[in-house]
Formats: sequence, C-alpha cells, structure tokens
Amino acid sequence: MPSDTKARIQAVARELFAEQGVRNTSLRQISDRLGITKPALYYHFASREDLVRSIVQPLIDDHDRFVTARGPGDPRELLEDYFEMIWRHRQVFVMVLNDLATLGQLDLTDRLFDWRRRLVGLLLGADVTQEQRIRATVALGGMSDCTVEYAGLPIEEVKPTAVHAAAAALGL
Amino acid sequence: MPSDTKARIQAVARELFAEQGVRNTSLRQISDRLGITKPALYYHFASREDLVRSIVQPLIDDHDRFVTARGPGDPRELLEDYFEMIWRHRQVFVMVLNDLATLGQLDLTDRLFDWRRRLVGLLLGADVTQEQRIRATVALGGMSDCTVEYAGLPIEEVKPTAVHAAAAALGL
DNA sequence: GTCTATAATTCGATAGAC
DNA sequence: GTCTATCGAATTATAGAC
Repeated sequence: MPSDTKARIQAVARELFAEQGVRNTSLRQISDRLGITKPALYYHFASREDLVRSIVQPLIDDHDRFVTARGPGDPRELLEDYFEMIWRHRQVFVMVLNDLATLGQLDLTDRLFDWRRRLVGLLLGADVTQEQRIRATVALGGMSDCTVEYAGLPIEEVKPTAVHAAAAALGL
Repeated sequence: MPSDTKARIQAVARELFAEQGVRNTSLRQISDRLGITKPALYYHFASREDLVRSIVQPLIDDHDRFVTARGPGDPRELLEDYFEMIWRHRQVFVMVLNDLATLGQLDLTDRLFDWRRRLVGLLLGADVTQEQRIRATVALGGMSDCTVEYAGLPIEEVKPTAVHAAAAALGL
C-alpha cells in the first residue's frame, strides 16, 4: 500500500468530531494529534469541507441505496435491515449529539443520559431489565423525533398518536 | 419596559441557530439582522457563550425539573406530560438537526426528510394516513436513538428488542 | 444603550524548499 | 509526502466617545 495516511487522517477526524463536535474541531487539532503539520492534510484533501464530506458520504450513500434499490416487502424484515444499516453509521450520529453538547460549554451529553436514566426509572420503576431499557429508548427517542419532524403542526395533531405509539413500543 | 433588546437578540439568535446551525452563526450575523452593531450585543451578554447558554438553559431547567420534582405514577400520563415538555423545546432540537445539516455543504436536512418519506412508503405502502406516518416516525426515530445510546454494546444485544419495540409502535 | 475603531487570536489555505 | 513560513479573512472581545 502506497500510503494509509489518508485513512489515518479520516480516523482521527472522526474521533475528534465525535468528541467535541465538527465545527469545534480545527485542522490544527487533527494534524497535532496525528503528529504531522496542517499543510500535510492538504496533500490528501483539497479542503476542510472535502475531509468532512469524505466522512459523511458513506452514510449518505448507504441511505440512498437503501431507499432506492429496494422494493416493498415484509415490514419486519425491513426494520431489521434498516437497523443494521444505521447501526453501522452510529459514530456519525454520535457526532451530531456532541455537536449539541458543545453548543455552550454545557455538558449536555452527560445530562442527556442522566435524564433518560431517570425517566426510565419513573416509567418502569427501579428494577429494569436491559430489554425494558431499550424499549424505553425507542419510546422516548421516537417521541423526540416527532417534535422535530412535525414541528410545524399543531400539537393536537401529533401528541395523541405519538404517545400511543410510544406506549405500544413500551409494551403498555 | 426598560428594554426588550435582550429578548429580541435571543429571538434572532434562536432563529439563525435553527436556520444554519449554532457554530456557523456569528455575532455579526445576529447584530446585522437586528440592525444594531456587534458591541451592542456585549452590553446585554457577557460573551457569545453566555448568549448561547441563555437560549439552551430553559430546556435544561425543564428537564431537570421534570425528572426530579415528580414521583412514580401512571406511565401513560408521564408519556403525555413528557411529550408536551419536549414539544415546547422543539426549536432547540431543530438547532441540532441543522448543525448536522451544515457539517459540510451537504443538504442533509432535505435528504433526511426524503429518506424518511420513502422509508414510510416502503413500510406501509403509498397511501399512508397522518397517524401511520407519526407511528412510523416513532418507530424509525426510536431505533435511531438506540444506535446512539447503546453504541458501545454488541448489536445482538440491541437489535432484536429495538426492532420488536419499533414494530409495536407501528402496530405490527 | 449604542456607536466607531481596533486589538488579539484563530482559522483555512497557499508558496516553495526538501 | 511532509516541512517552514506566511497570507488574508473572519471571529470574539474590548476601549472609549456620545
């Protein structure tokens, strides 16, 4: 192999992006952690944006492929395949979460997990199995997505169904 | 009222943050849209971080209050109250989504909505009621949250339950 | 409370040697 | 392929007049 530097840059960038957010990460930080200089990055990537794009592109391609090259079929099977697909890209999803976390200097990530833990406690009591916890994540996370996707609608048109679906996910 | 400028600054900031992401928004853009100058902002906020914090703080306070000042009770009622609480903060959630969208120059927001639309089509066919669409959002969004919250676990410990809960949310 | 002017820093990016 | 050196632009933040 003539050079794996390009891949190493991407690995370190992914790491830093997930740690502290994309926009909060400078090329200098990336080159420092690699032990090389900033201009060296420009030999492998035309621009900062080119580097970022190269990291997010696989997620885009996989999603595009999934929604196009696929016919109607068993919904359950589709849910399973879809889960496996987004699972492979979970590091990029963590990137987003940590972009939120670094908005201020607020440690929002820690808070977020603590809130979830306590919410699950309120929902299901103190003793919860891992299975119940996962179900609760689907319920609470699914509702959260509704507030984004239907942000423009009146709440009465969203809340009843969203709550109903969340309760079903919980097994209630 | 001695001055509502502080509130107007926050309103414009929230607007721009949701439009183009937090880190991509400069104080100059905020002051420009308000028709004032940048130093004027510093009369009302000690720093840029202080401004951002003042916008995110209500979400933090509401979450803290929700998980503390509340005993165990009817799970269904809790889901409803929780939904109403996060619904009030949906603008902040959109901020995060758009921070993702502006990572590169990729129009990820549009893509995201398009993927969701097509996934719902694959799951439920062409004719979908609004109710089915919301249920699908809970299912797909909930699974997506699992990939973040349990990113460190082996997939076999997450996927079966996550898919099962998603199917239940869909009414399958 | 808002302005003009500017300091201080950081960032992305390039030139050119090796 | 990587380095030193540096440019130009943008950003946060401050000083001081009004």
